[in-house]
Amino acid sequence: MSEAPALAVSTVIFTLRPDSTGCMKLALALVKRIRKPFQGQWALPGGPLGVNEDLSDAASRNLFETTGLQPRYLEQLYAFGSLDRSPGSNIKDRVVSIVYWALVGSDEAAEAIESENVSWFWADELDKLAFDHNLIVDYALWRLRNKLEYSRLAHGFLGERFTLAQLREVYEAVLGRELDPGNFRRMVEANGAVVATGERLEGTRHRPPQLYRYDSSIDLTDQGPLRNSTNKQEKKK
Amino acid sequence: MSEAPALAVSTVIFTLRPDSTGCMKLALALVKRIRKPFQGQWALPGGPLGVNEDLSDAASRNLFETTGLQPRYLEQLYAFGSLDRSPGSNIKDRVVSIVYWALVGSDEAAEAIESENVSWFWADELDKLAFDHNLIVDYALWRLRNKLEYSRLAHGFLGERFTLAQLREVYEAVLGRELDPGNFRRMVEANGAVVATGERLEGTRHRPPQLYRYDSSIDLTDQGPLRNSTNKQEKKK
DNA sequence: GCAAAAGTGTTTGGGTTACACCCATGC
DNA sequence: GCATGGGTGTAACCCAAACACTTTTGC
Repeated sequence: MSEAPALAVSTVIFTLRPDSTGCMKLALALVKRIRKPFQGQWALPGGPLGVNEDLSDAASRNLFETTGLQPRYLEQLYAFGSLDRSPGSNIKDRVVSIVYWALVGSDEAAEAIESENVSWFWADELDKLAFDHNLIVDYALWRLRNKLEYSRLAHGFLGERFTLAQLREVYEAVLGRELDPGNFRRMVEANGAVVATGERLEGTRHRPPQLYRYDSSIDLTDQGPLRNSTNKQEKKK
Repeated sequence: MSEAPALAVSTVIFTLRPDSTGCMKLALALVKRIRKPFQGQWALPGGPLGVNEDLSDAASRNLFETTGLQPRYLEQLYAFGSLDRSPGSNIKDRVVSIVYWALVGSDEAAEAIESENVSWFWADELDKLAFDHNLIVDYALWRLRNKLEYSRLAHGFLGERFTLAQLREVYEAVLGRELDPGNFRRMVEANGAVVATGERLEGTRHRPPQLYRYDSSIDLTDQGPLRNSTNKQEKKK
């Protein structure tokens, strides 16, 4: 009997970080490979699936092991399993990767583990990564940008309370273009997922903006019939 | 070292079939289980992944082994791997299933294999299936309905040439509601994926409708950066 | 007062929905 | 002619983009 391909779980970890000018930009966490195929190159964090472990738990776990953080949002991206994922490797070393993508709060990301072998990279200026990981990141980016427009994903980057300007900044960073503040406000108010707290953010050098929070009774995104069954996306700490 | 969970590939195979009144309805192919867990119950066709086989090839293969047909459209749905997929089974028998969904032409489906152990079922009146397969089918249905609206998926059910009424019938069967013929025509013409052949379908007992075909230069659906890389969805026979 | 961002109002145009109506064919 | 679906026209409506304008704070 021929041996089955090995199974691994990897995670694309997104966050927002301020660049040198203080402007928020989309970043993702990568680890440097210390072993043979693609040694020394950067790759997505990942590893084997535990025998007693759900797929999403494995993704969560390797997110934690890499950054020391918990995901604010976690969703399965795709299973990659083509034969040429690791050119030059023996067919016996074939790996099928089930990839998740995750959002991490930009406040928390600032305190994340960083080292010689774990680092954040700007999403729009990646070099060549190990394996087919460039393709995977491209796909994750595409999904993130698509979903942002018809869901409440932006919450994954923000704290409990935020101003509409901060929320807009998230949208602008992810979509890569500027948005009209007035229309953005109406768009957000119309969808109803955000509610005013009545509080204001003081200390700016202009009119103090109102603080909002998300309506927690609404899911971050519509996963259809999948919600609480196979993937538990809301993990209580 | 603990043993890794096994990997399987399954496929949700959709087609359209006329019901007793001649009206097209959405159907899917199931197989009867002949082995121990859930023996005698209906389940999605599937099986282990070959060592030298791409994921989509495995899905294609088990579609062919089940029905004798080739898919008109094939897309990865989701990887299901939660621990409680097979209640009562030993943890050592744990299986992670990478599920694909496929469309099969309704003309071809009429000639598909049917037997004691392989049969078509109406998508909207399924009994309890084996494992978590009801959830999987629900999710596949949700994806199909969602994608139909912003892509050219309906082509997967039709032959090379078709009338707009036939195309509309596909939409109505999948979406489960009636559509205005006039607006449907404009919607289809506006998106530009369909072109008139100039031919007409004669023999109806009313004004002969024009035959259309799809513009083959446009993909059936937008898969983002994934198109021709990990999943080869267009298989040459 | 001035700068800067918060927040509101208004116009416009594109696209969808509903529905009326004419057209071409078989019987 | 008449029934039937093919195919066209059109008015109403909704929604999103563009942009002008008012408000409220710090300095």
